[in-house]
Amino acid sequence: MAHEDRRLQVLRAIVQDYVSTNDPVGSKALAARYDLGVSPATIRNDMAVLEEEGYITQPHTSAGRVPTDKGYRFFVDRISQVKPLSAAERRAIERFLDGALDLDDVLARTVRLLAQLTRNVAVIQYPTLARSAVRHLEVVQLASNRLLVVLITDTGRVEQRVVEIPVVTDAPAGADPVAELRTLLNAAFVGAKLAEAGLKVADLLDTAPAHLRGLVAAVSATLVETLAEPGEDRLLVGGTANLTRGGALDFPGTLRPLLEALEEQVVVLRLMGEVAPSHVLVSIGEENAHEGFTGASVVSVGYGSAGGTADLALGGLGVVGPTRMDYPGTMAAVRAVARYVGQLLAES
Amino acid sequence: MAHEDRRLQVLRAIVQDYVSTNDPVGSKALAARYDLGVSPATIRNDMAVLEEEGYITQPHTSAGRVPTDKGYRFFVDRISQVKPLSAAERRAIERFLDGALDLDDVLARTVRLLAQLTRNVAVIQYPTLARSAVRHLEVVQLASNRLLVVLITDTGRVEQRVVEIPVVTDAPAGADPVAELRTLLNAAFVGAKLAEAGLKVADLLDTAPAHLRGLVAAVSATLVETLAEPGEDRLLVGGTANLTRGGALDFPGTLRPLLEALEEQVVVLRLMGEVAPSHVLVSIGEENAHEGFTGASVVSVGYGSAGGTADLALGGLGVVGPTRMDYPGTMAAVRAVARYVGQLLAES
DNA sequence: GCTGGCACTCGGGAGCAGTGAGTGCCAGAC
DNA sequence: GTCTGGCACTCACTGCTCCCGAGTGCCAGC
Repeated sequence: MAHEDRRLQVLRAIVQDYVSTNDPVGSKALAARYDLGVSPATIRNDMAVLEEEGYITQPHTSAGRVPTDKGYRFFVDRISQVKPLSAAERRAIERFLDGALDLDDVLARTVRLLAQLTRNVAVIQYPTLARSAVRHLEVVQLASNRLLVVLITDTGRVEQRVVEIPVVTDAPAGADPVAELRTLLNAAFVGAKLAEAGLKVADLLDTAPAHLRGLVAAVSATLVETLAEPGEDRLLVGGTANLTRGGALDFPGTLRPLLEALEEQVVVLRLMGEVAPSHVLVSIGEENAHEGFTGASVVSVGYGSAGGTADLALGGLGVVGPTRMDYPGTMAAVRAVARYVGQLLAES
Repeated sequence: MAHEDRRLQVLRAIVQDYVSTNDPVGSKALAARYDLGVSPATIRNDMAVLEEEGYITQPHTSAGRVPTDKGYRFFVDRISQVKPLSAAERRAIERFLDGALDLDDVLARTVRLLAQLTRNVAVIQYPTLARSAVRHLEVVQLASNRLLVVLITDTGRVEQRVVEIPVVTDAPAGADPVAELRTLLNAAFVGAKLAEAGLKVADLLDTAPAHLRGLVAAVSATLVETLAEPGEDRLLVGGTANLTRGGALDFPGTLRPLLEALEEQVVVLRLMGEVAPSHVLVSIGEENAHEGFTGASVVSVGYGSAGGTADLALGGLGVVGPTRMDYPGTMAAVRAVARYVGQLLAES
C-alpha cells in the first residue's frame, strides 16, 4: 500500500532527525524539514501507528517521538541507505595508517583513527593467535630454571612467556640445550597454524632426544596453554572522551557502567563475538546482554583474510556509541577501516 | 604561638572533613566533629585568617569553607600524617601481583590494583628502554628487504621493529647473513645498557665484515632511533570509571578534557616527569600545567632500582584523582605498590 | 484518505516566600 | 590579649504556583 510505504519514510525521517538534533521530533518539524508531501496531521496518524507497533515512543506526553531500539533495528536492517565515505575520510584513513612501525603501532593508530572518524569509542582486538601461523620461536635463558619464550607470528604479533623448567642434568658435555631446543622448536612449528600446534606437540615429544624431553614438555605446555585461552586476547580501546559528547544526554544513568565494561575487556570481546570480515554486525541497546551496554550500540566487523573463501577473521574491531548514533556513517567507517587494516597486515 | 598552631589543626580538620564528606565545612560542624577544644566562634576567627591567607575559600556566602589548591599543598607538605596501609591492603597487593605471567601482565595487574586501592585512575609507565640492559636481540627475515628485529631487555620488556634493509649481494656463497648478523649484534650489545648502545654502534660498524656493513648500519640506525624517543614510552591507564564517582561534583566542567588528556599519553608522561623511587611527587590542581588537569591532582612515584644509590627509576606510576582526594592514603598506596613492583621486576 | 481546527496534556521556566546553615562582628568574661 | 555567646545578616536551596508552548489525539469536512 502507498501509506505503508510512507510510514517507513516517516520512521526514517524520525531516526535521521533525532540522530542529528538530539531532540524528540514532532510532526510539524518533520513536515517542515522532510519533503513527505503530506500535512502534519497525516504524519501524526502515521506516528500513532508506528508507536502502536513499538518503533517509536514518547518520552512524555506533549513531547515529540524518539525511536526505540526496535525502531533503530528496523532502520538499520531495512531502510537505511549506505553512506559512502567522503574523499577526505578516505584520505584520512590512508594518511593515518601509512607509516606504522609495527603491529602495536598499527592497532594503536587504527583505534585513534576510528574514534576520530566516528566520534565515538573505538575498540580493536589483537589478531587471534590461534589463526596465525608461527614465523619464529625464540628461546632465551633467564636463569638455570627459567626460560623466556618469545613467539612471533606472521601477523607481526609478538607474545612472550616465562617458563619454569627442570634443570637439565643429563646433557652431553659441551652441548647447549637451549640452542638445541630453539632449533627443534623452530623446525617443528614454523609455518604451522597455531591452532594445529597442539597436534605437533605430541610428535615432538616422541622424537626429541631424551635429554631435551623435560624442556620440550615444559615449553610446549606453556604454548598450548597460551593458545587455549581465547579470552586472553587483548583489546585496545580509544576515544572514551567521546562518551561525554552531548553531556549526560546520551547515557541516561551515568556512564560508569559503560566505562567499567570497557575496562573489563572480556565483556567487549564477547559482544563482538563471532565477527566475520564479510559483514558488519550491529547490536543495539537492549540487544547487548551486558547491563553497561543497554544504552549503547556496538558496530563491529572482523578484519583480516580479506576476500578469502574461508571467512575467518584475525580479529574484530568496532565502535561503541549511544543508540542514537549515525548508523550508516559508522558502518561505512568501520567497514572501510577494517578492510584497510586487513590489507596492511597481509602485506607485512 | 599557641593559636598559630591551632589554626593548622583547623586547616587539617577542614581538609579531612571535606575529603570525606564532600560538603563545604562550617565552623559548627568542625567544633562538633573534631576535638579542637574551642568554640565555633573561635574557629570562625581562625577560618577568617586562613581565608585571608588563601588556604581556604567559600563557594558562596552562607556556605562552609573548602580548601584551595594552596590549602591542599600546605596540607600535603606540612600537616598530613602518614597513613600506614592496612593489613588487608598489604595482602591485596601481594595476592594481586603474585603469579603474573610476564611484563605486560605485571603492569596490567598493577594498574588494576592501584585503581582499586585508591578508587581513582591509575597510570603506569613501561620501564624505560634507555635504563634497561639488553638481554637478547633476535633477528628474523620477513622478506628479502625486510627484517624484524626483536629486542628483549632485562626488565622483560620486548620491543619489535621492522627494518628495511639493502639486499645483500656480496655475501660469500653458502653464508647466512641474517644468522651472522644475529651473532654479531648479540656479541656487541648483550649486557650493555641501552643508553650506551649508541657508542657501541660505531665500533661495530668498523669491525663488521664488509658484506654485513649495510645490514648493521640499517639495524643500528633503527635501534638508536627507538631509544632516542623518550616520549615514545608507553603508558597503561586503568580505572577511568572511578572518575564518575561523586557524579559531576568532583570535576566541575565535564571530565572530557581529562579523559582526552589521559589518552594523550604524552601529557601524562610529562606530568609524571622526573619521578624518582625515593619520594612521592604530588601535583595539585592548577600546578598541573595541562588544562585538563586543573581540577585534578596527580600522585606519582618512580619504581625500580629499589634502594640503589643511583636514584634512577625504570619508570613511573601514579594516580590521578580530584584535588579533593585522600592524599595520605593515596601516597601510601602508591609508594607501597611501587616498591612491590620494583622488587618483582628485579627478581625476574 | 487527507486536512484544518480545536481542546487537552504536561514538562519546564519564571517568580516568590520560607528555611536554615553559615558568617561577621561586637561586647563582655576569663 | 584571647575566647565566647549573642545577634543580625546573607544567600543558596526548596517547594510552591503560575504560565507558556510544543505537541498530541480526535473530529468534522473536503
